[in-house]
Amino acid sequence: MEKKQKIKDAAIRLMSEQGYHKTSSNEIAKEAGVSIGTFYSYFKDKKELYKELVADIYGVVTSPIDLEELPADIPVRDIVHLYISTVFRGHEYETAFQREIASLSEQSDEFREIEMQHKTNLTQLFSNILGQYREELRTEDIRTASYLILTTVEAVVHDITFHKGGKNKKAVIEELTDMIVRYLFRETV
Amino acid sequence: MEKKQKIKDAAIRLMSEQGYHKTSSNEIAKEAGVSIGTFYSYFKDKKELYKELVADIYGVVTSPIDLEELPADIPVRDIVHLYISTVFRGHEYETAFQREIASLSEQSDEFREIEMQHKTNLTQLFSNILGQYREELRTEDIRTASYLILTTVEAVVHDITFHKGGKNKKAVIEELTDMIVRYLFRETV
Amino acid sequence: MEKKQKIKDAAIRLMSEQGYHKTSSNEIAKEAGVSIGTFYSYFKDKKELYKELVADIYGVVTSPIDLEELPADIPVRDIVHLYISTVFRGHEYETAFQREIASLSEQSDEFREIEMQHKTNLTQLFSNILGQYREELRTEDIRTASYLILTTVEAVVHDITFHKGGKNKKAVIEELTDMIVRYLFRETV
Amino acid sequence: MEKKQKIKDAAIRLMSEQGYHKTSSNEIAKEAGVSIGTFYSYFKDKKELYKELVADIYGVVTSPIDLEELPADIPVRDIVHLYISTVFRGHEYETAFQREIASLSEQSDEFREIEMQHKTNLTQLFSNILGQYREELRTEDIRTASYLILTTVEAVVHDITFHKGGKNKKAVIEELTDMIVRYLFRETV
DNA sequence: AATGAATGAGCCTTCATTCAT
DNA sequence: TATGAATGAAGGCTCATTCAT
Repeated sequence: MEKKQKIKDAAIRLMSEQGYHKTSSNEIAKEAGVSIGTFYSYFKDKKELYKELVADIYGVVTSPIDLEELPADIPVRDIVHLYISTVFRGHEYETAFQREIASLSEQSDEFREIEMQHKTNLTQLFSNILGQYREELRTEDIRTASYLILTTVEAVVHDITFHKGGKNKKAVIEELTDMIVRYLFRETV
Repeated sequence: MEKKQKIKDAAIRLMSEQGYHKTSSNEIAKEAGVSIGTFYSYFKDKKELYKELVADIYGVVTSPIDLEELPADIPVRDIVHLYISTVFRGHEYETAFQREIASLSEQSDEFREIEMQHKTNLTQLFSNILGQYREELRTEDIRTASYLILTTVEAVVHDITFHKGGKNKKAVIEELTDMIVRYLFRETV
Repeated sequence: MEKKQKIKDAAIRLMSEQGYHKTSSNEIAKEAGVSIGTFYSYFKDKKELYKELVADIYGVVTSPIDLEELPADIPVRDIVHLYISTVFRGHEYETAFQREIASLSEQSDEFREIEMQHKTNLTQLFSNILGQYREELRTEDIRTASYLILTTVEAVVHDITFHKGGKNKKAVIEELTDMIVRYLFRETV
Repeated sequence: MEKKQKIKDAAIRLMSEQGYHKTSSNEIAKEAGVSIGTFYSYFKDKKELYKELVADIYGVVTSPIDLEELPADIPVRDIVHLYISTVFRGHEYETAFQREIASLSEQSDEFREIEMQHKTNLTQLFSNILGQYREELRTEDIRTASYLILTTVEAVVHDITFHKGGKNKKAVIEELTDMIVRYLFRETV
């Protein structure tokens, strides 16, 4: 249904600008050029619409690295670098809306759920990548390491993307890469 | 004025439980045992009250480490460990309300401001600490390193505190300490 | 058209459960397995459907006693008893829906009309029965007597059927029969 | 609070005319010359308002006969007559609204409750009256007799008051009195 | 004859805020 | 200073009804 998509588009637009709480169902419907009745025929309520939106975003943003496509002999530092860049790219899609997601997920477990699932998926994915380098890793607890790096990268990228406070983005990425590589591997260049 | 404090207490209590948006001014006044008129004589509006609340919290939570009180020959790993613990302790104070802060600060720059200032302060503070160890540091960009570590620690502590998802808290802290120490210093014990 | 009947059946089912006001046209159509468009092609609106439903019910429920079939020498008390039982039986058909009718007929004269007609018919019928016993009756105003008895029996049966409040049904029927018989006839057995 | 009373008055006026379902909270507030906010500060919702209205009405209408005030040697027929007249008078107060009560009480047990209580009270009251004449009564089951008469009188009065269908009110009352007196007492004049 | 997506008036309710006392 | 009754804009949501297909 294209109407449904129109509603979703309008919702992302408005919520990105004003936030979830300040965007009313009626406003979304109007922005979408659709009646409020139509709105409620496609979505049980505003919450449900929001959840779909989040799920959609994560559908697009997930799987930061496709392992299969990596050259076999790629240096580890490049992988880490690549990973960070991918997270950055993910944050560039619907930036403002993703910021709203971050905010709301803090506010109710109901909203949190989808994000949690997403993060679990990503942790798993990254664990797999690290598993490839098991020999060279300093730590044996790959899951914890994955979680740590994921949280770290997400936080830094999030902060730089949303709260840009005069930091040198390039410099931060380099340092972040250093930190992760040194943490993970014995011999660092 | 003690009435003002009563209102603040009530607000923290209610917002911690229900969140900012679901807590109404009238409810706060009632919980505080004060008339709604009194509420508005002390605070321009709900937003203003909230801002004061946040400022109060950060007043209490700031200054994670008092450098002066550290023994001169303390190992670097212990300092990092200490720092992380302090951040944890900070999160234990009005936990639920701080979570609300984290959420709202994402939502409007107006709310964000106070937090930004707070973070800048902390970065400065941590830079000073690192300055003491300049010789032994791998990086020369102390400000970026400070920022990086700050962001990382905050994020991990926040996530563990609020989104406990079956992670091993102890293990995470150890790994986190490792990561930071290895990142900062050449020869690690 | 069988579709029309399906709609009627669904309507009775739903209105019996939820009442007229809480049952929406869309819901009826869905329950009937028919589109809302079809619904409106058979019935001008919900009201019209309801009226047909009531008319149907009264068509089934009317004519409590078929005079022709009574034995000539049946005792009057038996006739009264028979009448009461018949009214009871009438109430057992689509019980919940009839309760709804009783309720709605109170609410608008438009709804009331059909029921009024029904009652007039019944009064006439009962007058005829009483006419057979004119000699033995205490009253000469047969119409008023008929109306009185009809109203009384309906009310008692209705109350017992719908508002059962710990009353002894059997006892009430016996007393009711007594009351009517004594009222009507001089010498009672 | 006079505002509360204004709201109640407006509600009775409007619900009498249009019925409960077709009368909206906003309309009541407007009719009462009061803001919708005020409406909701006095009543949790429309239902609650309605319940208060019913309770008020029954408060006024209850206790059809004050036993104490009857002359000791009053003939039984006069008592019955008096009772019927009192019920009539009760029905004359807020007639249309009482009709609405009758309708709604049929529709949900929640609404029914208050009316049930009312009826139980009345039955008890009438039992007491009958108890005074125990010697002369034909029946020993005074409660059932009370219930029967109450239901009968209510139904007839209700029907005559609300559904006046060209009946001779005076004649009906006389016949009704006859019926009850003959039912209750052995020797009737 | 049948469909069902679409409509939008209108209902119920909340809550930040004011102001006369 | 303090009170709290009063306000009314605004939001979420339902449902009878229409109409293009």
